[in-house]
Amino acid sequence: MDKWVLIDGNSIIYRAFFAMPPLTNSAGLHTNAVYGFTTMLLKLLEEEKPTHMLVAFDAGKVTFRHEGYEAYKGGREKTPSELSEQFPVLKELLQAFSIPQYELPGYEADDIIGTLSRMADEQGVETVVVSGDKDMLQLASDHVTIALTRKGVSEVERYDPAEINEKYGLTPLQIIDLKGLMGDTSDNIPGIPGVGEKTALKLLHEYGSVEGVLANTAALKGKMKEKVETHQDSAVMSKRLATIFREVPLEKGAAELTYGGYDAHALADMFRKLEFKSLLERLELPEAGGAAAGGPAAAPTYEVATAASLGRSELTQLLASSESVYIETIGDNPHQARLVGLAVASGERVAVLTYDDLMDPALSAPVRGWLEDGQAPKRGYDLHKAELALGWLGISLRGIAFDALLAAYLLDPTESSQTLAALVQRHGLAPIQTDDAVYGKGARLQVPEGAVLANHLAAKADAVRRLLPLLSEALEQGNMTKLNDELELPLAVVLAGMEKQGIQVNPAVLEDLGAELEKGISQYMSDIYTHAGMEFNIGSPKQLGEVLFEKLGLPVIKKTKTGYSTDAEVLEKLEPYSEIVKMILHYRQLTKLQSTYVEGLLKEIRRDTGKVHTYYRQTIAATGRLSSQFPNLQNIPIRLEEGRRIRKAFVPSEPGWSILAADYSQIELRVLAHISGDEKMKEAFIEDADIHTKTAMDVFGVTADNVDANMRRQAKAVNFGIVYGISDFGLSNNLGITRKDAARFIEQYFAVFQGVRAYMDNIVAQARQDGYVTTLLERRRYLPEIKASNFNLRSFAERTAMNTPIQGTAADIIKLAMVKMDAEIRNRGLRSRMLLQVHDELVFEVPPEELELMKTLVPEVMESAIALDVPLRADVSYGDNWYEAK
DNA sequence: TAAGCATTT
DNA sequence: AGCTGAAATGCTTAC
Repeated sequence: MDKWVLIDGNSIIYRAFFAMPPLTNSAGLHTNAVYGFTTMLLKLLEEEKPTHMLVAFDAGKVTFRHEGYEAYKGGREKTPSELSEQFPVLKELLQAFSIPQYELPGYEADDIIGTLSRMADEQGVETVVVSGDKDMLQLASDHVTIALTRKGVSEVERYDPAEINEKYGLTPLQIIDLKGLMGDTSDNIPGIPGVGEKTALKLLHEYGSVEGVLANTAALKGKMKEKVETHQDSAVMSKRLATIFREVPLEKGAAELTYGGYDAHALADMFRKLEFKSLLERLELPEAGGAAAGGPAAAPTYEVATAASLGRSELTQLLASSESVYIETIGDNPHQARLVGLAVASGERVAVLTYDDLMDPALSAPVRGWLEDGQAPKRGYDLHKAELALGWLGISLRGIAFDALLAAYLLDPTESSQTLAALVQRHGLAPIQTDDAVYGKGARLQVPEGAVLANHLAAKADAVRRLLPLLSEALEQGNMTKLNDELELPLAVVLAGMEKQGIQVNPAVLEDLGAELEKGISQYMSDIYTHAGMEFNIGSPKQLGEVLFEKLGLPVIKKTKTGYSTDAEVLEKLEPYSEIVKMILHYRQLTKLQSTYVEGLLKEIRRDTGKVHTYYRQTIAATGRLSSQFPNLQNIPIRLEEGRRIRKAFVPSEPGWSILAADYSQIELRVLAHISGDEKMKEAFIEDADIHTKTAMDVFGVTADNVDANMRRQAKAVNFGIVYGISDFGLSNNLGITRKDAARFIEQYFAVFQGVRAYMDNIVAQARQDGYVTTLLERRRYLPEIKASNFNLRSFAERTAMNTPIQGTAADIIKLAMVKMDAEIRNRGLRSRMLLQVHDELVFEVPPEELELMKTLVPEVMESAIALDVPLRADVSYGDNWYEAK
């Protein structure tokens, strides 16, 4: 059976260019678009196994569409040179792939593809059209599916006529009418001004086509009628422009599209020239061939020795000269993880010890001694987790000197996979097996024994060893060596200490609260059933939606992808319509407390310690914040009194001690004042004024006495919005005012805080130029989508550019404070313990004789963690439990 | 496993 | 015309 794959070359290379971060080879040639294109091709070849292929390109500037409409594709920004220089490279690459390419003067790529897909239709050949352009949907048929690129380039979404109907309620041919009505700014196709996708769809569902709409203008009303009538001609012309021409006089027939696979050597040469190292490894070269400069990474060679096979003195020697260690645990929660074994690499030799070996004193004595020796440096992967797993077995891990996971996180905190196998691939090293492949997952998880396990652990220790110089060099290149060595690495050790310590939880408090909640929940449940006139599962958004919007007929405010939205925002708007709404909100509140905080927390209390031991993850949040799991102690309720009572269960672990909490006051706005240098905002903090009141005074132009609660509330919302990368839409939503008023409000704000405006403009420009933003301590976040043509993607990246330096610098600062506070406690020989971090707050347990000291020491350390142009302020409080420390 | 909802800073 | 405030985790339901 034949299978054709037709690729819209121009569309895909554009998509690839904007989707990929900037990339050049050492000759300075930009390669990102070609790279993206290549990954897409490889994936397509593998998935589709085409018998025929073609990449079509636009030829020249003028096409038949310009006849009669010269402005077609006018007003486009010139193709950036970084992209245009990649066109010839792409064509060369396609040759190396042996994929036919074609262009024809006077026609665009989509006309060529349209013509071929018509031929495919006539011959009944299964065909896939690959493009980033929605217009192509008009070509879909029983035989032809359209694969549109999504996010990035290598991911595509496939459409056949049924799926187009499902998504738009249109036939493929009606896609042309859709564009005729709504136009397309990128091609300068006007459509009917004021008619967007929503309106166009409505009209088409009603009248079927552009002609149908025009024949029925009489049935339209008001503004819409006016618009349609005045722009009739435009709609007709737009439809003509949007129609793909399917009768191009091609000089190529199907026979010339035959695809017989590529010559791996030719392709490898091309990849070497472009320096696509990871792709080079994916190529299966028939024989290794010239391992010339830049050739594929050779399989590493190392010797694997077991503890038993090595003599004690040999093992001791290997440890002394060790370059890397890999400590394997299985399980997500490191406090309960199973230690599988470890491997230590020195040069080409790797020693492996399984769990059983480690538990055998005769075999493991040298290794235990080495692990606990603070003078013996450990360079490994996720040593924070290893330290915890070992800790629960009574083995301490000291001398942590480098962590590949932490380094990888700093190099790109948004990377979705930071597994060792992924890192190895990312850095162009010979691949190692994934954990899933070796251990299986879920129900099929099974740790192998003997040589299979030993080889896997050895491969990982060797992989870490090979990664180390690459990661160190990359950190150096990114100015992050200091951040790594002096902040993140020491912090990992501090965190492990806090986690091992844990925080005491009084189960009786939770159980009492749980019993009380139970009563409330059953009461609300029966009231809700009565009101609804039926019993149903209130916890099911689907069933709840049916009851509220179908049975009770409440107005639908918002829809989700799958049905009616019933979130709190929606329910609050529905309150006036039925008493049931308030009950549901209460019910939700109580069940949340019950399941997540009462039952959830009780389950996490360890029998042996009576404590919960959270796990702070240092490599998750894109901004540099920590995250907390098992349980998450960074979202314990505080806003509402009912929930806040959960905090009464968090108590000191020793009688007579206190819980002491200190939190930074307005740290993010202080950071903003510093990095923007805004004089007005700096002044407010230097005077230690109430920032929201001060903002209200300046924005509304009134004196302090005349700032009422509402003005302050609005100012507060704007301050929050500023930190998050404000938009008038977001603010209007938040304050319940019109978008216009919100926009005016923001305008006034920026008129006062001109330095803030300048910062926001500059940081976005900088992100666009560099491709990334940084925090005060040089933490980095890449924002490739800042150049996206998709408005939503781009806007999101812009807000991220504004927010990340602020949120990330605040994260840097509290991390600094934690490392310093830990040192203070140790150096002063204090018994007080640091237990928790909640983004801008640190929580300690403190013996009575240290209370007075800690009340001043903690805020002092926090406030002096770093010197900014504005003072930092930390407020401290304490009590018999976390609730009282307010 | 994903979606929807709720919780925090 | 777009339809959007930043960063997280956990529970329940539905597929």
